[in-house]
Amino acid sequence: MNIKQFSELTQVSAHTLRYYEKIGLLKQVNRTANGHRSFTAKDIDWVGFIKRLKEMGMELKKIQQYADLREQGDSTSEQRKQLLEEHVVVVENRIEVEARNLDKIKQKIQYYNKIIKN
Amino acid sequence: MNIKQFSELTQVSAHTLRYYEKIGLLKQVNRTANGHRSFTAKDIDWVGFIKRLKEMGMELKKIQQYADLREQGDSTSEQRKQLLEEHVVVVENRIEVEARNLDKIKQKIQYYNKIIKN
DNA sequence: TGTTGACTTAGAGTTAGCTCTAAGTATTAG
DNA sequence: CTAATACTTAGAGCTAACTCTAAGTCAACA
Repeated sequence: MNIKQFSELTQVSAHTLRYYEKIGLLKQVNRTANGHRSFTAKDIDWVGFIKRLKEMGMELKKIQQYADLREQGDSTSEQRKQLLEEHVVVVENRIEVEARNLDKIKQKIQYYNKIIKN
Repeated sequence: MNIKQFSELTQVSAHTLRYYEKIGLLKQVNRTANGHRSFTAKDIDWVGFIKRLKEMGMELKKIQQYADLREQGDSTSEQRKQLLEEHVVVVENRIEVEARNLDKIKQKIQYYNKIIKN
């Protein structure tokens, strides 16, 4: 499958796919005789996986670490789990901050309700 | 008060203060005879206000809109309130996304717990 | 007098994650 | 045969919100 088809299938632009390869997120992508990238079913899974981690708000650098661990095989399961557990803390902290922000804005809105009434 | 003192007081770097002035967040900053900025007590309140909005996760562009409205006086209270209410929606959506992310990661951790045990 | 230090400006650099451009090659359709 | 299209690469550009640099002015101190 060429980059255009793969791009449509994964909903990731060809530009971004090349970028992911450049920064080492996509490794050992097959090439045809003329040097064009040739993607496989495995690559679909892999990009799907990257997308899921991204959706979780994980940075590409962290995803790369994860990718490296995964490449090393089953022996790194524990490390990958730890990486995810670190990310839980990140997301939990973010939620806390957002909740506080929400409170603050609502207080400010209350203030406006008061001064607008009077 | 010169920029250094003001910077220390507000905990905003001199660089950033100049930047805020450039993008129109800080308006009509007084100058001394030699062209140096001279900040007042009002400016302290104003920067405090900007910081609070920033802490709420509001973008500088939105804060600028808010600033413009505030400059126009009390007649814009309703519009400012609306601006904040829009931001409530933004923050609520963010919290929802983060909560879903948290769920997803925890599921993935559960998966690792299973495969590591066996 | 000279040097230290604070200030000024315009504009470049940084980070993340793309997004796009330019210049070139190769394949395919009419 | 030629025009359109898809691909390749290196590298520039984008956005947000700074952050820093260079080059210069000016006042105070030893």
